Amino acid sequence: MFPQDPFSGAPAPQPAAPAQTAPLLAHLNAEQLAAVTLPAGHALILAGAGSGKTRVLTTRIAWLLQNGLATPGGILAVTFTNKAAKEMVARLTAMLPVNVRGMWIGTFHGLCNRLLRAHHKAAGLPQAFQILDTQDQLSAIKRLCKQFNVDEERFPPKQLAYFIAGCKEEGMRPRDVPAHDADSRRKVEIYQLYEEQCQREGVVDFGELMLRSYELLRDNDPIRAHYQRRFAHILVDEFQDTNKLQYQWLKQLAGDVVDGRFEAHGSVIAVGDDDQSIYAFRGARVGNMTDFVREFDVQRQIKLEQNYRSYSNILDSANALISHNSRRLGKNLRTTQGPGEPVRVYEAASDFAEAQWMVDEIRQLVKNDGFERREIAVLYRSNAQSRVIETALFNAAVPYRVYGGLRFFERAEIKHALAYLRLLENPHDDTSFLRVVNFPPRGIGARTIEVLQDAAKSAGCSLHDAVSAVPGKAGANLGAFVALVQVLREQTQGHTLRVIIEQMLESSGLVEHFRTEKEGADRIENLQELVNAAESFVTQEGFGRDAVALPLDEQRGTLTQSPASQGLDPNAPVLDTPLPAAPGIVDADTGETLSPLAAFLTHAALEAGDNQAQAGQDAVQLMTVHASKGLEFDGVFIGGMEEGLFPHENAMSDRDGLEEERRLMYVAITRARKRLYLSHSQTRLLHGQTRYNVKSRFFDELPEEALKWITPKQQGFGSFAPHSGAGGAYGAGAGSRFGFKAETFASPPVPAQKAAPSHGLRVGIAVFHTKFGEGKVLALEGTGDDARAQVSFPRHGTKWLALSVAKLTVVDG
DNA sequence: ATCGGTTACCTTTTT
DNA sequence: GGTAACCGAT
Repeated sequence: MFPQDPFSGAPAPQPAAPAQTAPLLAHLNAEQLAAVTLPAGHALILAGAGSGKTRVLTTRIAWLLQNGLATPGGILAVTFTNKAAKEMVARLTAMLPVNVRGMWIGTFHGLCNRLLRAHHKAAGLPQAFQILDTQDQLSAIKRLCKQFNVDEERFPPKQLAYFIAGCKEEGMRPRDVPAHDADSRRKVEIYQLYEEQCQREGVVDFGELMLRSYELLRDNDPIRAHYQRRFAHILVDEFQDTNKLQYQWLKQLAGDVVDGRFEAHGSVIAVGDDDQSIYAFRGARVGNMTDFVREFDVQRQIKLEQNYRSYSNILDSANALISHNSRRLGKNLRTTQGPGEPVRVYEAASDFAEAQWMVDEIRQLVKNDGFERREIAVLYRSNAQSRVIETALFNAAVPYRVYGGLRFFERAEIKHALAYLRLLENPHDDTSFLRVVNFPPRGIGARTIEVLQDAAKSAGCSLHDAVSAVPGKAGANLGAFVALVQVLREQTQGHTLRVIIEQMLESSGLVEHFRTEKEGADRIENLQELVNAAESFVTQEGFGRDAVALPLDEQRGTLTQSPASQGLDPNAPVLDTPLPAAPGIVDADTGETLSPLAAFLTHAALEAGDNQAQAGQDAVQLMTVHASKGLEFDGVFIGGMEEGLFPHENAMSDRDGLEEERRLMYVAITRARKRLYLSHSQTRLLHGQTRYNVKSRFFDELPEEALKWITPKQQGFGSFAPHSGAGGAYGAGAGSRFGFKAETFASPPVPAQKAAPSHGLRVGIAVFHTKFGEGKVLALEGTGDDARAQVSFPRHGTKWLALSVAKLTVVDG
């Protein structure tokens, strides 16, 4: 498809790059330059830790755009984490005055969400489908098990959830799963029932998001053809972490199988590092890298081995460690920086002492060596390890921030609030219904629920619809609950997100309930933060950005011929309307968008709240090693370097498990720029029990000459004498919400937008829509391309429409 | 039948 | 330390 460059390794000679390109390409080394200026075609870039991978990716995009080799609409860049996606957008914006909105840059799940919203009909979903997180999925499965009398001893719901997620990651529907014995047949049966339940309730889990959009592309020729033509340039970050399904998904976007041979249309650039593959436990296949080279007939591979991050003592340690792994693609990082400080290793008597040592070192780094606190990270293998360190930091009054653990949108009270909101959108969401039908308590107990579930099952309807079938006082209580939601829905019709949430908090009785609870103050505070979260979602990046649609001529992206509509499938009206460039939450057919509420709920499910990233305070960063991937810090502490913890005992069932643990350690080490500290403890309090651990085998795999062992002081650590009684009596009780609590969503409310509306609509006037007919405007939000209107249609109900896509005309009257 | 207090189990990592 | 399942008191 693209002319092949006869030189395979050399950077493509560019026809007299424009002068303005120079600063873009300045300061790139030869390897990086070659990667950025690759000619069209597929390529694999092996990018070692700290080799400027993100820089190469973003510069590549900027370079393509600047030289007219691509339009924004023709670019698809996919990552694994929201953090990485945001980082890319931020860097691109800084590089180029380009409209980033035209590009599809996001996580796999985020982009799948877009696809499914835009083509929800073809995908067989309601537009406002809700997304189940892992918790929701588990409770849905538990409910199913009760419903169908599944023996939960023999089939633990957790295991079933794992099984179902695993099947989906492999791209398997129930009928595709091989089942030879009675047990696995039963599991497949449950999988099938689970799918039916989700479909009935209009919800999808994370795996379904991927699988459904893969099938959408696979089975719908016009849609696939459209996106294949549109995305001439596909860039994949962290390719080593893709699972089987994600790879197949990429193949659908990139090309077709012709005569048993895969032929790709566009240009796919995969960036990855096999040494940093740490997600095999959730289905990631490093083998995708070699498959990619074979199936895409990759002609160019570039290794980025120059490390710009760390001093050589740190880098040598990383290289030495990872060399103990077999089956590597082979790659060695080098640096031109000097050796730097040795890697310091500390052996503590207890986890308390270990934490105290960390605090002391951190204070010295800040005081004597001029380190910023935000440039210091404490990494650990599992979240449970964070508490001791938090306590030590807290007692020493060192500001810190914890990433991971309980995330904002996963807190119980927030999930309750979200459940009410979801019921406003979709009364048939049984998971949400059950979560709050008796919370706060309103006289609806287990017995009543049982009757209701039986009624719903025999009528084949949702719990909501079965309420009227329950007789007596119990039925009346249920009716009151349904009425409450119904009234709330009517009351909030046409109101802003903020008002909707505040109303909900009041009339649901949630706030009232927590007011009377002892520990309720924190929860109420969190609920208040939910309002802030919604506020910043509406005004900042969130809803506005995703909902935007570009002007028509830009929408076509790189399409040179008319879109796939002609002559392919007369029954596919989907593509008659040109697709918006970023139909995040816009129906490709009607221009209908999600309500701000539904969009916010999607946001809550897809981004469990790591939004707290750029809060101002200079604080030490605490996180798991997994969470640290892609980040870097001047100083890094890795604690709990003990057998059973790191490497973790649960991961050691096979050889692959140990190698993954080693890669995890490799990732941890390579986070550090200047200083690296390792520590282990002889004893550790875990689940209230003292465990005696030996130091990690990884110490034996590090180069002795790069290490410096520190002997503990003989002094006791008075303030850290273990308390008597069960482990963590030191929390400050009621006030234990630490003073340095992340100001997650405490951003000041942004003043309401005052820009003059350009669409000429007003609340109350009548409008005409080509598909829905005449309707009345209930509410307006946003300006310019973001403008959207809530319109009530007599036939089709109340809908939110993106004004830049939906064809609305004002009806005289 | 429901509520509120108790216990048991958790915990490897995450979109 | 936190949550869900369990159990006795109302």
